[in-house]
Formats: sequence, C-alpha cells, structure tokens
Amino acid sequence: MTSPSDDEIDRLARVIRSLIRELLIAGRVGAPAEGKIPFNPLYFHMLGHLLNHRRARPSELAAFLGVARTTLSTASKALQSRGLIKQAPDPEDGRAQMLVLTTEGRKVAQAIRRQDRKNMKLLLERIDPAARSILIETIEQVVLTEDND
Amino acid sequence: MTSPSDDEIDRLARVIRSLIRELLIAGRVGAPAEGKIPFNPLYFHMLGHLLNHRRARPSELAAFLGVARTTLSTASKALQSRGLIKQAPDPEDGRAQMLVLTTEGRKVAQAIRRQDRKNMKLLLERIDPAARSILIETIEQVVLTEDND
DNA sequence: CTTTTTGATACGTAGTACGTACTATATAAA
DNA sequence: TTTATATAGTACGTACTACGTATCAAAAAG
Repeated sequence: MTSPSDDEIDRLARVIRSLIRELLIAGRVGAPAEGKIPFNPLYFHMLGHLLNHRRARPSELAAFLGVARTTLSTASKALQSRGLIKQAPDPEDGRAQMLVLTTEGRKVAQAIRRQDRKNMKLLLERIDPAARSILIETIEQVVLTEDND
Repeated sequence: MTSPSDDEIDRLARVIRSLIRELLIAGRVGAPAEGKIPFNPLYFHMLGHLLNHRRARPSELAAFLGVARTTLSTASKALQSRGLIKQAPDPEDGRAQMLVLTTEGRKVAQAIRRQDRKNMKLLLERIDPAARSILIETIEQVVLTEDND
C-alpha cells in the first residue's frame, strides 16, 4: 500500500480538527440547555459507555477512557452528586465497585444521545448517500480496531 | 437526497468519538514529551492558527475558537509566559493587540504539526489508497463550509 | 498467616473557563 | 466639541477539573 502524501495528511488533519471543534462546541451548547448540567467530554463518554454496557468498574473505565483512576473517581462522585449514576459493591470482589446509571441518568444519557444523533444527522445529510457508506466503513476500518465504543 | 438511517448515524457517532479520543490522547502524550509543556486543545488550536495566519487579534481568535474572550486572554498569557507567543499593539487600533508566534513558539508549533502529521499518517496508512481520496473529499465537503482552519 | 498486589478513594496542588467589573480607545450623537 | 455609546482587552474571583501521593480495604501469593 502506498504511503499517504503530505497533502493528504494535512487535509485530513485539518478536517478532523474542524470536526472535533464542531462536535465539542455542539456538545457544550446542547447539554446545559436541557438540564443545566455543566458537561464535559469525560462525563459525556462515561454516560455513553454506561448506556451501552449498563455497568462498569471504575478502573476499567479509567483505562478505557485514558484518564487516571483518581480522575475517574472524582468524575464519578460528581455524576453521583448530580444523581445521574450510582455505585454498588461488586458481590464477586469486595474491593470493586460497579457504576450504573440511575433512572434519571439514563434519561439524561439518552437525551444526550438524541442530541448527538441530531448533530450527526445534520452532518450526514450533507453527504451524498453513495459516499456515506464508503465513508463510514472506511473510518470504522481505521478506528475500530478493538474495544472502542 | 435520502435521509441517513439511525444505524448510519450511530455508527458514525461511534467512530468519531473514537477518533477524537485517539487524537486527543495522542496529542496529550506527544506534546509534553518534547518540551515539558502541558498542552491542551485550546493551546494546540491557538498555535496552529498562528502558524497558518502569522497573526491574530484576541477577540477574533476567541470567537473563532468558540471560547470567551477572558479565556483566550488567560491562555494568551500562559503561552506568553512560556515564551511561545508575544503580543504587540495594533498601530491601526489603539485598543487592539496582535498575537504572533515567537521564534521558539514557531519551532514548537511546527513540532506539534509534525507530530500531528505522524499520527495522521499512521491512521491513513491503514486505509486503502483508493478509499483515501474519497474519504478526505467527503469529509471536506461536509466540514469545511467556510473559514475553518 | 504474613506479604504483596489490586481496587478505590481523600487530599493537596496546579491549571482551566468564564462572569463581572474595569480601563482605554474608538465611534456616534448632541 | 462634548457627550454618549460601543468595542478591545484584561484583572480578579469563583467553580470545576486532572492528577500525583498517600492511604485504606480486600484479594492473591508465598
């Protein structure tokens, strides 16, 4: 396989930074409007992960999201104080805790996902349908190597 | 043009979040290693913008990056204290300041861009060359509507 | 049964984002 | 010209975030 040219690299870096900024700004604006909750990307990822997997252990979640265990512990406390997640001891390991969404947290996580879908839909609608599947399959091929969400 | 399906939306949202996480972690790991500078995405964007445009006015940069003027002011001070950027009064407007890279700042910004290219290259090399151009053109079509970097 | 490892957290420190209030300059109105 | 208003930028205070270190408790290893 030929090596990508510098031009291709720069162009992709440029559009991806734009994409990141667009999505981050959209997320920042969207979330507080509905629930007055000051969200950040970490909370966002945590809630999304719990929505997909129902429960998670703090250490595993920290490693998965690339933050320190203490950081995830703090974030977990913050989300608990907002009533969005709760924790329960793991019956199989007395040291471990299991994080799960509360009923309210599930609602919020789903609302965020809806907003997320809306943003993504606005993006996708700008794409030619034929190119859409190629785009998605290509990115999946590149990014989803293992256990990413 | 047909509307994108929920499945397409979810799949793209998923891969984009993965992409963001991968790039953010790469950026976080890469930058301090070379210069012991605790970088964050805002600094990253500021330096990249100044590398492309040579100079910028704080207010415009803040609006462009989607942060408060005070936030950009603080970030500007931080980058100045690290010797990466400097400011000079605008001769055409006594209120305004112009931000520019220092010689050192230019080196750092270019080093970051090199690292950025390296990361992007690793991603792109995983893609079939034929799909590469389709991918890039499609994302450009979607994202680069106006004045993004 | 002691030692070591592992899961999780409390605390202290450094850094970040932003609203408010303020100064200085520029523009508009009287 | 003088006054009023809008704009560019910053200092300061507040709230929040990330993480290293130290610590405790439970499990695994010896």
